[in-house]
Amino acid sequence: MYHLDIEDHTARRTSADRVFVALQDAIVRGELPPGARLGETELAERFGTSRGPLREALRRLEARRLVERTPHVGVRIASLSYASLLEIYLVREALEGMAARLAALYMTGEEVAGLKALLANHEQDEALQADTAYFQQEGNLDFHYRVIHGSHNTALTELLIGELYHRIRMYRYQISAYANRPQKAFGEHQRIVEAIEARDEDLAEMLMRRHISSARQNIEKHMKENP
Amino acid sequence: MYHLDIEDHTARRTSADRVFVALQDAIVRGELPPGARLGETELAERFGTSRGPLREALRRLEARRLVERTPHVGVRIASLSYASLLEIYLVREALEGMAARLAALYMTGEEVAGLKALLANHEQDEALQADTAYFQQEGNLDFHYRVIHGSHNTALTELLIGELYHRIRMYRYQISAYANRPQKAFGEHQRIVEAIEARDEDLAEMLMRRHISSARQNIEKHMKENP
DNA sequence: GCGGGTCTTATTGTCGACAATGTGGTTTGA
DNA sequence: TCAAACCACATTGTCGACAATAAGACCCGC
Repeated sequence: MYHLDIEDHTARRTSADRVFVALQDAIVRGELPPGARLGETELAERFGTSRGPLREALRRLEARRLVERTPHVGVRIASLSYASLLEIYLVREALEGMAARLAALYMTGEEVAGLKALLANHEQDEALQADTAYFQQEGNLDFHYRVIHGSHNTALTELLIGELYHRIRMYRYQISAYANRPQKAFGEHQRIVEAIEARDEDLAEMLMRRHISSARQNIEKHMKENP
Repeated sequence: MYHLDIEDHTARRTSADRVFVALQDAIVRGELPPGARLGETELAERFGTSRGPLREALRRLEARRLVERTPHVGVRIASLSYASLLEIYLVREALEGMAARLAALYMTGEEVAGLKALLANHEQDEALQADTAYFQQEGNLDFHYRVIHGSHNTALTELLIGELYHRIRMYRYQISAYANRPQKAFGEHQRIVEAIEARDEDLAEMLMRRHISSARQNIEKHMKENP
């Protein structure tokens, strides 16, 4: 699995940093469900630290909008509404379209090879496994992360991975944007890679925008069926 | 002046929140120059609080990438390299182009009227004042903020205003992206508003992208002249 | 029985002190 | 004279206790 975060895991981490990473992971993995209240004392005990570092970690999660805080009351896991999710997908369409364009322009041959290898791997898995939901979802993330990194634009990468994707991942089990169309999404991935390999930046951007737009429409359909 | 921040100033603010806003303002206004070291004890005394709330504020600033922290050493005001600034402008081009498109689609008549009034105001000021640098820059921000809000997309607004603009504003006095072309930029603003008023979303996006692209190229030119 | 008000209590906000770590200067040896 | 090791200092990281605030329970009056 490609590295799923941009945090620096090598440096001597402080207690607040450990708690931040652990809490973010717990939230994104769904272990702590949206709307759940987070007591400071309870969390401090759970992570084996005091309330000081814990509060610093909560402030950072608040800045990433993974938790919502009301003064003198406490923090809750942020709950993403359908409307907010669709907004994020619109932004994703613009940003990842740009990322695909830049990837077609600046990705190294090595990176392209890795991307192709990833898709080949997915093809194998898909042929083997009937229940592809989870792996497909993780593999889907891996694909997108590689394209984003391939843009070689740090600001863009930090915005997409550091801001938007954490929020989206919170809901991957609920929404499962690709659940209804795994093989379709896989085909789209292949065409995007072909465009990147051909250094066709216009096509790469267009295909990526369509790809994400399809996922968004899938969510909208899902939204109409389930209130 | 249109509100320049998305923070909630009405709620009963806690000490850490006050420090966060004050520090962010001091950084963005250039009072604390990039690269300057921030001693916790000194800052705590300056803002009349203890180190606890101050550290929470620093964590939030760290998440916004306004300060850089190295464990057991301290925090410094983030220094934006020219390369990073150009990256941000590329992202701005994509995001604000999208914002202009959405503004053309969803801005209310009232908002459009406010935007036109703002431009009329700028025209007056520009005719009166020879030294338009500061006001033009502030007015320029006001214009862009209005268009962004006009998109009625919260995720997009928070990304642009909450993440990118603070970093850009840190450097407005140094780079003065519009210094060499105030009247040109003003004309571009007018055409963008015209496109929005005509509900021509394609044109609005294109003009906004060109507008920001021009600013970026101006910075690049400035970069080549000044090492 | 129900609405309003009060009080208790649990939780958050804040503070000062102590421990741990990095930095810079000093000293000592080659 | 220079380099490396050592040491003292300042600064950050962490902790526990106290104060302030809001939520909920309880009581009283209607």
